[in-house]
Amino acid sequence: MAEKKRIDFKQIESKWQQRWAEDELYRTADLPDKDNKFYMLVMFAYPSGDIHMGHFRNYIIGDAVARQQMMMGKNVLHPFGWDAFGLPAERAAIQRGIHPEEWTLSNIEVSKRTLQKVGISFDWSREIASCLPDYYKWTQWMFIQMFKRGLAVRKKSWVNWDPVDKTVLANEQVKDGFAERSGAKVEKKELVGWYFKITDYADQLIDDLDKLPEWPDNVKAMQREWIGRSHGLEVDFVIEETGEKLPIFTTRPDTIYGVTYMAIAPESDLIDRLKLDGEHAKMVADYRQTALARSEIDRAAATGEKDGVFTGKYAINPFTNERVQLWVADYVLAGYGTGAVMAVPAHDTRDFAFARKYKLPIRVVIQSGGDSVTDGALLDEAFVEYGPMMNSDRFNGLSGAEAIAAVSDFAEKESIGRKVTNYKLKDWSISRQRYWGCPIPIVHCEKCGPVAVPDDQLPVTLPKVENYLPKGRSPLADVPEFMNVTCPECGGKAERDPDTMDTFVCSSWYQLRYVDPHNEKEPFSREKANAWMPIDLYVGGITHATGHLIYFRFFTKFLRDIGWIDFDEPARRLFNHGMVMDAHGEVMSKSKGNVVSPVAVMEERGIDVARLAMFFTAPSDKEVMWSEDGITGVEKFLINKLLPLLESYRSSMPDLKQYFNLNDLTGFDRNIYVKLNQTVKKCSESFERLQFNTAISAVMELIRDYDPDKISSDQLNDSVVLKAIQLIAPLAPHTAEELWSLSGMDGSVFRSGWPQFDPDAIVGDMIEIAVQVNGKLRDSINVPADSSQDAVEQVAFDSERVKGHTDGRQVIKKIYVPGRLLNIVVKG
RNA sequence: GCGAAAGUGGCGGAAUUGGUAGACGCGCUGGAUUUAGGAUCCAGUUCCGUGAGGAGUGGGGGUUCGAGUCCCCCCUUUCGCACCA
Repeated sequence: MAEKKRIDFKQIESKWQQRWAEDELYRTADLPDKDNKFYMLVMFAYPSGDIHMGHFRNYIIGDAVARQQMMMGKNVLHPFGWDAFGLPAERAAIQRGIHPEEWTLSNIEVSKRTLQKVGISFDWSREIASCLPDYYKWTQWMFIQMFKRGLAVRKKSWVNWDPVDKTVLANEQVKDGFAERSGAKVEKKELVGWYFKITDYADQLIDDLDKLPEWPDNVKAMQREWIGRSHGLEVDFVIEETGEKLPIFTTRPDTIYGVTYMAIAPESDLIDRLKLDGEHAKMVADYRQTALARSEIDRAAATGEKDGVFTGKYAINPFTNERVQLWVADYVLAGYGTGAVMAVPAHDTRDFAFARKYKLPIRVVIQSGGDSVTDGALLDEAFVEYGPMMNSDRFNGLSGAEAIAAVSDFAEKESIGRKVTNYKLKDWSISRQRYWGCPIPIVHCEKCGPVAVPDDQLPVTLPKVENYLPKGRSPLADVPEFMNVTCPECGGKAERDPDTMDTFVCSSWYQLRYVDPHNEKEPFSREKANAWMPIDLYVGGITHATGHLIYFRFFTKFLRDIGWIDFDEPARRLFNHGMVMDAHGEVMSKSKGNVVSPVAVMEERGIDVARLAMFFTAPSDKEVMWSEDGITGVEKFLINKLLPLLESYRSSMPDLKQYFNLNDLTGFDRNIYVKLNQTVKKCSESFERLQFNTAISAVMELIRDYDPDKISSDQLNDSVVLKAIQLIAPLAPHTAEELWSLSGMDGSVFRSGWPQFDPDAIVGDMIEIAVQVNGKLRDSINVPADSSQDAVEQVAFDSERVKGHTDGRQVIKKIYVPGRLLNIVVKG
């Protein structure tokens, strides 16, 4: 009975994992040689207790790169840790009565054990967890640095309120008006909380994107869009009755003569100062109430009807001294610009719709070209493009950028306006009214106001509490022992800030803690940070494009400004891996019941098979549809091709750093040597692009062509075998290490060096040249690699198939691409 | 609506800078071996055509000796932002 080859994967896996741990293969030097370091980082992970396919893919990509860099002789930093604060722990506490800390730490244990079984080359001696006091002490320190420089501010503001989790959310945590985590419809609420003034860095955050050539364009585009910088003019309109200034922001100063009404956001406190009376007062009050009750999503619905109400008051356009009606309208956003707009119905689609609905005047001030409509009443839609100004006094005829500049300059000269830049980006709201987070290290004193907790009293540790049920205020507020303190400044009675920080604060600086994870005196050593940073390759999902990836750039710039680091971008290269879907292209989720566990696959087929299958299915940045079919090919390759390689090994102990002399090789030896070098070249390029699928296919081809019976040189035979093992090692580390060890080579394959190709041996003796006639392929000829163009042409013109297309016709031109093709251009 | 990316065999996907489209793998077909095989090996496999040959990278134009690759228009899909004045 023919026996199926059975490989004891588990034995090989555990043997090498143990050996690697004992030999501290992944242990990193404290201070690397700055020119020879590689910081490989995968994104901070929430310890949910299980490892799914997405994690698996993320980590094996990082692992392959880390191992290859290690082979290339780099000092590799490849750490891992846990983004361990957050709501799931609190939910578990509420539902099952387990303390969030206990729940989190036990999840970390489980996740860590699983990851260790996967054989990822993390340096576990640098593991960190953001929920532990030795870490969050420094998160608090970061907060205080911000506070001291006026970048952490407390203010009352309209916030996104999650009515399910009963906490504030950052804009980045709201998707289409719904809370990303809980799924609840987000409400608007006015609340006091802490903000990081990330808007102070808006320009740098946009401009420095140009310093990141190795970041994907889509991420950079998303960040630009998110920050949303726009240049324009702020114009001071005046409220007729009170004389109060009513500044508005516009990017279209060239339409200022077309203003026919003005509109204020319902949230604006300006309304309170209008001294409304009678009927208008009541209507406006009613309107504000209903508008504010509407959720963001209802208000933002692009198709939704715009509505509003007239205040009974008028504003004066400083350019024309004309009085226009002042409205309250919910299409005006309180949080952008000044919360009020000038309305130009003829040249803005929203204003047009609004004016039509409420029968407000429409005045054309921009010519739309040709026989343009100049009567607003006859317009079908707003003309929003640039064109020559008309009905605009001294500015008539100017258009586009020139017009905008002229109007803006005039406004500045007359002191009725100023050029300003506005951003969509808002200050980062970081207060959370929840328990399981990093306490805000601030004490509120009646006399001194908010005071930072002195450094020597950090960390402010989380107290134990009885009840985590969300009630809309932090559970810490109900712990008097925690809350009641004396003011560090005046010694008087004071209270702690009861809120905890957004977990994105914790993950904004973790990459720096890894360089010095056990430092008790500082968040990290500057020397180590400057040596290891920036991250050379940062791998994670695209989901963080406008959240974490902006925050951690912001922190980096801030720390540079206060002198802690000397670089201004945290990651040189960013790579977003594609999602893992099920075989039908559906997102894997527990509710759909289509989750395939990488652990189950590894248990059944072995870790290296699971890894190769994931790598081989698609390039790393593409979405993958995981199916059993994808495993078949690589499993056969590993079992039937890779593992038996040593059967033909001849123990000649070749020096792998030494090239052969191509001229000394003949016949098959020569061919396979060329193939070997082509493979090395192709693999190296594939690794650089993180396209491991093509690296695997290159090694498959090499082994397909490899035929030990035809190789005469023992050293060459063994070089092919050993280099194939080296090339596949970052992708299938356990198998490769096993083979390497069985070959009798010294030490770990991961210390053996990455193969270099012999530049003299990537072209074979005979090359195939494509012969085209008028650009169409007619024949393919084999010629010696060193053939001259004349020699190639001679063979080409001898070809019957070529003759059939050239005979009797005049050759006009011959294009020869050396080593590739000959194109004969004929006429007639 | 705005912005970005992508459309290649039955399928996953190859093809740095324009230079033999379909590497590698799955699947399928035929054969070998075998008591048998869901094992292994060999051969074939873009489509049309018996063939010579022709067509072919979402569709249509263009640049070029030559286009999957560059330019223009259109279609489709995915993602992001969505009243940002």
